[in-house]
Amino acid sequence: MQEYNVIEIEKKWQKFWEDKKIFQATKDLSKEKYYILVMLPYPSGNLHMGHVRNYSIGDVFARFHRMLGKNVIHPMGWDAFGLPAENAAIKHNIAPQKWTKQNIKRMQEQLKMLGLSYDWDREVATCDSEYYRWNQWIFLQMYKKGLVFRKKSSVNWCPSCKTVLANEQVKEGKCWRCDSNVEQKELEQWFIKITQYADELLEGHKLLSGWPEQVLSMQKNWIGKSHGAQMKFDIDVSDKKLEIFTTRPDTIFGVTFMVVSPEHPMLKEFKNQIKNWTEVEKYIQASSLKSNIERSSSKEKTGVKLDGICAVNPANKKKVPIFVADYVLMGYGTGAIMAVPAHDQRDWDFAKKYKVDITPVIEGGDITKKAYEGEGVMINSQQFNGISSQDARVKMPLWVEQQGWGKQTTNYKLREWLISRQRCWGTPIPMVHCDKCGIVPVDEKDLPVVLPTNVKFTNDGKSPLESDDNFVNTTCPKCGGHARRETDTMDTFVDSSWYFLRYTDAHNDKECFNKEEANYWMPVDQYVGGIEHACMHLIYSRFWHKVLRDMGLVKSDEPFMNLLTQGMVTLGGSAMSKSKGNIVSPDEIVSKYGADTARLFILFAAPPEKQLDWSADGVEGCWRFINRVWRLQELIQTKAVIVATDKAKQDLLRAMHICIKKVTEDISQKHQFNTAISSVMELVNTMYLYKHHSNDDGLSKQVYETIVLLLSPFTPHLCEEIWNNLGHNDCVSIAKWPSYDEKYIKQDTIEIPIQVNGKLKGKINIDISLDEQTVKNILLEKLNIVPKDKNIVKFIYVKNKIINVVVK
RNA sequence: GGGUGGAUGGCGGAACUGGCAGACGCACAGGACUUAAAAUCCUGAGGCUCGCAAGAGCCGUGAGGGUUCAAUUCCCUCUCUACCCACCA
Repeated sequence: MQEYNVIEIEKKWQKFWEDKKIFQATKDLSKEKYYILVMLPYPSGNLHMGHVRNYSIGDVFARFHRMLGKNVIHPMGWDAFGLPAENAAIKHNIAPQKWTKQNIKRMQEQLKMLGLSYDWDREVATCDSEYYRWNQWIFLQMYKKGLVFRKKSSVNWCPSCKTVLANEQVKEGKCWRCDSNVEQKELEQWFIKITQYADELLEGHKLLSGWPEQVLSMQKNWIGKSHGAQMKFDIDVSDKKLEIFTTRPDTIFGVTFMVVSPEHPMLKEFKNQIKNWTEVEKYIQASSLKSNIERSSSKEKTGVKLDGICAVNPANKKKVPIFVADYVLMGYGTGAIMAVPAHDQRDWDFAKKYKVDITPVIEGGDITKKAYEGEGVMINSQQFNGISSQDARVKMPLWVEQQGWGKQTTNYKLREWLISRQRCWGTPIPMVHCDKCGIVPVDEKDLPVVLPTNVKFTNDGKSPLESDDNFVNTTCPKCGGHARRETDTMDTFVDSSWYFLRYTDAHNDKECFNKEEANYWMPVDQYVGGIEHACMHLIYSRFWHKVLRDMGLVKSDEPFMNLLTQGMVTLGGSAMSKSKGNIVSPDEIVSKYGADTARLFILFAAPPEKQLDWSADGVEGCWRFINRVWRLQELIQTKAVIVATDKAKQDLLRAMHICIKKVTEDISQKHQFNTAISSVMELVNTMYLYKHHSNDDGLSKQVYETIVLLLSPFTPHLCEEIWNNLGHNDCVSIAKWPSYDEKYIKQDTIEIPIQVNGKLKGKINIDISLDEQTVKNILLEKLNIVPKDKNIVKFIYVKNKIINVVVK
């Protein structure tokens, strides 16, 4: 028989699928819909193994559910805005748009080589004005709803290039291009009020039972809801108060000092009262030069005591010193804390270093060694002495509130979403700055605000958008006078926050998507992507979806019902990367073994959510398996020598039904493709051992067809070819998934292991039809136990069946 | 520092709800085919001890303890490791 000509055959079926539009999805209310979504790639120009893994997993879901008869939507697109295009533009003097488009073209070819069952008609590129105009439109709706605001926020600034740098352009505190020291600069920027949805984002987790625990807890941590109190402390030299946030208002009597962050506005306000201002200013200066990472990575706490100014603890009227220290962050709470060194380790460390008193208010632990963060009886707390700390946690905040010193509050770690980027390759923010009217939104009918495609990059580092007069100069929508366009563009996380909705109606030029289409396909049934998006993308898009829901555009509360986070692909245990030079290129593997082998290996070598180490030998093994399946065609046609016995036929049929059951459950419930594949391998092995049998009424052909069907989500090209060779006119990609029947799986005899004190001593085969007493007697007889010893024998039942005999 | 996972042969990894540990694949060894090799097909295999042999015995899922007739699985303590967040008041 003919060798398996992988290159030719794979090309042939890819063309067939494309020509016949096999994977095109159209709304069809008569069918159950299934939305499988994979995270859209950034078009870097080269597909890597991580992509191949992500999309192979997605394709298994797509093909499997399609064969179950569902109406499957499996779209693909491009997260096409972003920094690398700008970098390429500077480095190679090529327009970002051109660079991006050619990368998309190249990666499209690579994806098509893999035989992934996408509906390419729904392809979306976020850098298309037909896409990003709806970013702008949704932004304007949010603006109308008061979800958008402006605030000063700091950016990395290179004083010599006169440009804003992204975090990744800052190398060890220096500009990546000119090596000058990077400074922090305050700019007015655009924010979206994501914290308005913080509670709902937490609550929504209840609907996400199909998400990994790990991701939910990471998000929970990221949103970081904590209960506590906001309290105002008097300042001795002024009427002004210092407001702090604490999660432990119950420890208020233990406050021995206060700490404010270096950015806290009170410092400048009290400049004249602070006697050691020079020293304080120096400290503020020093910490502004530190990057956030630097600031947070040093274990050693530093700070400066403010001379000539004290805070007053409202509870006991004691004066306590105030420090400025960079372990307190301006971005969290109020940027100031009450320090209780006896019961907080960080405060304790600081108090020891700067020799501040440590007053315990909860009994227990040894506070000379470290802070006591446990529970106990209250002490040094006036009227609260003697009650338990748990009790105090309820009573004292109420008391604080009654006294008017503060109020109970909820605080989140989640920051408002800063969407301004001082970059030229992103969605223009549709706002204008009018000399007369101030900030005015662009009229909806004037959307999209189109990004100029012929921007010039100059060496002075100025944003190419800012220096494009045609873009910047415009008229005010309100007064018609001269106005300047906003030159900030949107964070690319905006683009990826709703692309899955655009897929449902990708070419709509009247609205962002048609409501009916979106509501038919949404929510996404299965989302597949990397764990690195657990917090950013997966929170932003949940938030965005909820906003659109509140605008009446979608019905579902949550966009993604099930989430699978795939593990990394490594080589020799470390991540593949250009700098390490340990990249295995998908192109190479595909041209040597074909897409099916690459896919099979990636799905077989490890469960999807675990790390996968690339192995050339493992790939070779998968290639061998594919050929082994191919050669079965010959085996089932060969004139056999032995007439199949009933027993042999029955065993084979049973093996087939077991395999169908296992593969079906592994794909649909456990998402464990490695074991699904290994059970097909077992069935193939069984077929090889069965090969000499004949006259089996077409059983071997039936089993072979089943193998081909079961394997088709993993190795679709191979399966199409064999399916065709076996005389089918339809295509296997839309053939019916095989079903199994328990009656063939049941066995006539059951093997009962015998244990003595929990250790295996032997096994006995017993006819399943025998009644319980007979089974017991047989077991006793085999064990050589006379009836009077019966009390030392115990029968263990599982589901009313004896599965084990225990002899003491 | 916090959070969340993980640790099973030479390797990747199986094992339902506690019920025969090591499926499947790789690497390895032997056999068949071949002048020979490759490919292919078949067979073997956790470790140790005993036995010419069929086989028998003991040990074994990171370490130590516990619950149980029975623990990779449940509980406690510890070690190592990966990922995410990192001074979150």
